[in-house]
Amino acid sequence: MDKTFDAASAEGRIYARWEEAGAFRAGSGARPGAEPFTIVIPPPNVTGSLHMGHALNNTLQDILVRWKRMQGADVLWQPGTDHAGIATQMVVERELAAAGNESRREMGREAFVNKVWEWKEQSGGLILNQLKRLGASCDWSRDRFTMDDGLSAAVLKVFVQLYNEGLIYRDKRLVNWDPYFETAISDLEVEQVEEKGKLWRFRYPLADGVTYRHPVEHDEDGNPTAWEERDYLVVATTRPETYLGDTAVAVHADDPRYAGLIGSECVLPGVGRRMPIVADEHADPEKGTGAVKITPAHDFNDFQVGKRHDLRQINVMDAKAHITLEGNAPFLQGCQPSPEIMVLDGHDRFDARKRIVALAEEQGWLDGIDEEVHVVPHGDRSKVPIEPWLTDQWFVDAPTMAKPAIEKVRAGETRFVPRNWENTYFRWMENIEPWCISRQLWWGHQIPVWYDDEGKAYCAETEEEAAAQAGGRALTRDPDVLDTWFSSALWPFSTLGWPEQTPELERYYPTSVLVTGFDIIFFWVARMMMFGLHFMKDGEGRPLIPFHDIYVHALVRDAHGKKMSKSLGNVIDPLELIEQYGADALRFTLASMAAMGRDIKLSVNRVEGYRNFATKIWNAARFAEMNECKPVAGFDPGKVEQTLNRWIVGETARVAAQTQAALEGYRFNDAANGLYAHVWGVFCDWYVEFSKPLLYGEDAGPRDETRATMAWALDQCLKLLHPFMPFVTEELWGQIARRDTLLVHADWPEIPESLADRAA
RNA sequence: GGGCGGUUAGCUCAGUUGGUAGAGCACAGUGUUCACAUCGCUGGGGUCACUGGUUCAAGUCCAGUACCGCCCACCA
Repeated sequence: MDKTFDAASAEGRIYARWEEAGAFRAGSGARPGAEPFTIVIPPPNVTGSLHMGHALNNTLQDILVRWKRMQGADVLWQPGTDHAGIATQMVVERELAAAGNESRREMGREAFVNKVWEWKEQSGGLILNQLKRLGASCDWSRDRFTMDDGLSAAVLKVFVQLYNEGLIYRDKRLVNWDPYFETAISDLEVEQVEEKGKLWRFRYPLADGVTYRHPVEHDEDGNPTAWEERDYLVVATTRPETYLGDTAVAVHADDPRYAGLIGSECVLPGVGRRMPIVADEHADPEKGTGAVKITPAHDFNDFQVGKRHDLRQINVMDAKAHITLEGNAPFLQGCQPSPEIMVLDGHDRFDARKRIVALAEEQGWLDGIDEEVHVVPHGDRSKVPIEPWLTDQWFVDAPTMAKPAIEKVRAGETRFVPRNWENTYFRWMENIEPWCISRQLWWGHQIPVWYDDEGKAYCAETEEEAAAQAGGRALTRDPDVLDTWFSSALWPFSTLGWPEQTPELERYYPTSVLVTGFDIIFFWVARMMMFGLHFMKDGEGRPLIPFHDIYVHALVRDAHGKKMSKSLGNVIDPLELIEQYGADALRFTLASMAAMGRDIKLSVNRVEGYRNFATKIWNAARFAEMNECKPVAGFDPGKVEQTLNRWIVGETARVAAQTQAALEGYRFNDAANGLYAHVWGVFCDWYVEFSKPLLYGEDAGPRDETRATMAWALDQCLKLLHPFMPFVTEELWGQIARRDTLLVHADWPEIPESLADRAA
């Protein structure tokens, strides 16, 4: 044997042997009558590449899956990739631009989508191969893609059924609009970013010569002591550009300053629009000036206020968030904007902001400017401020669908590990808003709805069915695609063949455990719960949960504790660590740090340390081999007589029980650390050392017993370590006794607990 | 504004029913014919953030404080 394990050259060879043996196929090695054990992989972005988060996530899944497989369970680890609509479209657009191609809009929808498919074919296998480098033992023969034919059929069926049930509907309301990608996005795709900003105060003249007395000085108790006569109202805003769409000013009914003005009107400076002064609880006397301008078409609060007071909704921006005034009938209705205002037409919103503030100053209606820190919503992909925009979009009735999903977790049918994530889940699900699922993108599942000339919608799985419904009227398909997470929500059953009633669906659903990071509990886990419960039923029509356990692991963060992300460019490449230290070392590091509820800041030192651990056990095996310690058929650990051997049998029984218990409780770090301490601190430091007199001794009885015991104890170590360090253990399993069996198929140690007493 | 988590050795972190503080790395010394120098042996190093409480006993339970981080929240 060599002195060290050459991971770089061995890993590929070992992985190929596993695949040739079909070791990862669903049900491979299952005992007769075995229970199913199913995990669906959180599908990585098809054009992505492996980052630390994937490495952690898939290492933990692989540990569970290999462990269960050795126990003889009927294991399926279902792999696949996600089309990741907005992310992939962004990447491909960027690539096309970099290569000097015409833009997406120039080449047109069909040509662009073909380009994305080309891109997918070209780079789509990359991440799967990287998962193999990590040692992931998925059933690759069952690889799926969210846009393959079967999964697309599932999406269609789900959409049509939910539409017919009224759980998907079209609505004109304010949505989060991303002006960079020119698409709506869901609430979850909005990031609140704290920014230093300004609060501008504008003076809106009161109409019809109305004036009021505004308090300007106060005593210690806050009672006004001096007033001034004003013929204008001061409103504060962080977004001057939206003032063009103002249709009211709101004050609080109980605010003594403005009570007398309720029912009067004011005039929008430069625009000339007359606007009512309304009383609304949204107006907070403590904030700003207590009088708030209302822009129903460009602010979520104002939208609600507008509904309560039946205010006009005037949209003053286009899809790029450029000001649009020329020919904007609602804007022009009933007013005559000045030329200085009309010149803003076509300007970017932030450019318009500057010009409006300058104009206000020039014309004397700028009351003042305050510095302020406030949170500004940004698109999580585009990183530009999102614009609340009034459009027609498709929505899922999430509040209705959330109810059973909440119930099942409350009832304990689905259990979060650690448990405290359940509170996070409940809080979000109980306050869930309708889910905006339509995206004005090209890459994704196109919405199965067609419209006739009058705009009437026909929802069907095929154009033919829609045409039949329409009675021959000319139809146009809705151009939008679905949010990527819509197809992800079906993942636990669509990958098993639904809507076909496949044997796999029957056998492997509900899945056993979902292993995921907490960052996608809302995006993904919650929606799988909702959709799974709605579409999957048992024989008696009762809803079936998508998974029994949800193991939520920490995020691997960078040195500053920041979330690693492609866009931040702070990604540590796990493949570099694999190349340098071996996949086993990286896996063991991640497992040993996967304590619950804490972020992982990865230390390369530690990876090196566990590479050394692999070397350590390698050399222990080498020692065993040099001393002719070979497994003895029919060896009974309960019958050894030497004190030393009785002791190591006990220690081995103890660590086996400890590892088993840790894995059952998803305590990966306990399992890993316990094995490390046993192999290095017990087996190598003590057992190997004290075995030397016996192994080198003349007395054949004790010597042979020690040889057999050492071989047995080492075998147990290899088995217990295999889920964590599959490559080095597999290699040793073959080398030690020139075995032609694979460790991946070996039985998990079940050592009588009574033997553990001997450890004393 | 609401919620959650963290604060233990120089660094990265364990520490599940409360019972004399742990690991790896780093550091100091030392050892290579004897499985392993990707190693062995020896050693230094912590008032377990702070305050108070419960208890025979608190890193561990309770209350509060201070920093740090994350998530959620309608940008006057």
